[in-house]
Amino acid sequence: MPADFDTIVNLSKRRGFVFPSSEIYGGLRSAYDYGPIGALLLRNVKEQWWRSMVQLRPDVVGLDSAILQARRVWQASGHESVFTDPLVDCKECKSRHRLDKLEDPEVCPTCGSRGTFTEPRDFNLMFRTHMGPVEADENMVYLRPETAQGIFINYESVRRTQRMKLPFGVAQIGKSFRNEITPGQFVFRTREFEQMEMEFFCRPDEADQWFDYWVAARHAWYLDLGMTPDHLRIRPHESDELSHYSTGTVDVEYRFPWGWDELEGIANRTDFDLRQHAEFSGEDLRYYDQESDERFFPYVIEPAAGATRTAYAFLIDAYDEEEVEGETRVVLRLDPRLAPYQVAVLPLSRKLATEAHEVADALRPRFMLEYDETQSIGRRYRRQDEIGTPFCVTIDFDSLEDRAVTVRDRDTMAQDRVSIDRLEDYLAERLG
RNA sequence: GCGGGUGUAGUUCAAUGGUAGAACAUCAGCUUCCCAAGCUGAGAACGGGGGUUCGAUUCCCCUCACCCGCUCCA
Repeated sequence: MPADFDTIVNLSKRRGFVFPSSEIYGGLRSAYDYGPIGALLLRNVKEQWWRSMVQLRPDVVGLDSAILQARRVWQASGHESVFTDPLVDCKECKSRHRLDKLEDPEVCPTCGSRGTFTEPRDFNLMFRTHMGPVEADENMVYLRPETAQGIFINYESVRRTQRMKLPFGVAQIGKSFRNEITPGQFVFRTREFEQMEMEFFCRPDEADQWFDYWVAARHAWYLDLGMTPDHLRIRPHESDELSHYSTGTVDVEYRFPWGWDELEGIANRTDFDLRQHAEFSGEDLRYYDQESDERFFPYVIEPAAGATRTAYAFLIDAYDEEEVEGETRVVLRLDPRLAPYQVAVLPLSRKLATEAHEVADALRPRFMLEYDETQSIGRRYRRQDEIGTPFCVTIDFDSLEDRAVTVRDRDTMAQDRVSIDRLEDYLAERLG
C-alpha cells in the first residue's frame, strides 16, 4: 500500500522520526531535526553505506574533512562562479530567469514582454560565514556545498599515507549546505543536508567501465536493503543538464509520493577537479605509475548520495498498512539492518518487570533495544510495528517456570518460544 | 523571491464576536493481559505579533511555518 505524503509526515511527528527545527519558536524554514527514532534510522543508513563502500572494500578508504575550507577551494572547483547567479523576475508573468542565460536581457522568454524585469539580484547558493569574530571580506568563508572537494584537496595526502594505487576510492559522509532557491517536500530538499560521497580515482581509459560498474553497484545497494525494485530506476542525464564538472551522469531515482526524484547521482567528473586544484594550488597532483613510468591526472567516478533523502525514501518504502481483525495495522517493513530498534522487550504484566529487565539488560549490549511495559500487549506490538522493530520478546508467567520467552516476528506476527539461554543467538541469526 | 492554498490538544476533526468540545493517542491506577479489550482518573490546543472592539480563536493587517507551481540540486 503506497504511503501518501501526509501519512509519512504524521508518522514522523507522532513517533519521533523528524521534527520541524526550532518549532517552539515558530520554526525555521527548511531545517529539520531528527528525533530519537529518526536519528537511529539515519545512522543505520549511513552505517550500511559505510560498510558497503569502505569496510567491505580493499580499494576504498574513508575520510572526514572539514566543513570550512579555504575560499580558494571553491574558486578552483568552480563553485564560486557557478553557484552565483544573477537572477531577474518578470513582473508581467512572474517567471524567474538567469540573466546570463538570456538571449536578450530585456526580453522575457516566457511571455515575450520587454522591459518588465526586476533589477538583477545575485543569488549565491553557498552559505557564507566568517572565520574569527570580525566580519570582514578578508575572512569570509563558505560552508561546503558538497563533500567532494574535501576529498580532492586531500587526494595526495590520502594516496601517500595509505600507499594507495589506482584504481582506488575515498569515501566520506558529512553535512553540506546550499542556499537552495526552493527547498521543500519535507526533508527531501533542505538547505542543510547530509551526503554520502565517494570519489573513485582510476586511469582515464578505464573510467567508462568503472562508471558502469558503480552505477550497477549503487543500484544493487538499495535493492539489497529491501527497497522495492519497481520504485527505483536509473536515469541518464540529458547533455544539457550536466554539471559543470561532468561528462556523464546517471541518477538513481526513487518514486516519491510526488513523482520520481533523485536519491543519488553517479558522475564521471573526469580529471576536472584534480587539474583545477593542481593549477590553483601549484601542487603536482598527477599520479605516477611506476610500471609504465607515466604521470597523469586520474579520472574520477563519483557516486554521490543524499543520506537524509535516502533515509526518507527507505521510510516511505517500508510503510505498509494492513487490515487485522477490522483494525488497520501500520507496519514499517524496514530491513533489520535499518530498523531503529532491533528488539523490544515486553513483559506481559508489570509483575514480570524484574525478570523482563534481566532479559533486556542481557540483550542491550548487543542490540538496539527498547523496553516497554505500559498498556496492553497488543498495543505495544502495534507501537513497535509502527517504528519497524523486527522482533518483540515477551516475558509471561510461564517464563518464570520454563526460562523461555515468546519471540514475535514483525512481518508475520508469528510467535516462537525460545529459551532465554538461546535468545541472543536466536536474534543475532535473524537480524543479519 | 513570486503566485495559489493551509494553520484549533500529539493526531484527526468540531464549535463560537462573550475566554473552546470530541475521538484516537499519551500518562497514572485496577486487571495472570499474546496482537490498539475494559473501568476510573489526569495532563494537553486556537502558529506568533499588532489593530478594530467593552470583549478576538472568530474581523483586518503584518509575520512565521507548511503544501502546490516556477527554479536549483544529493
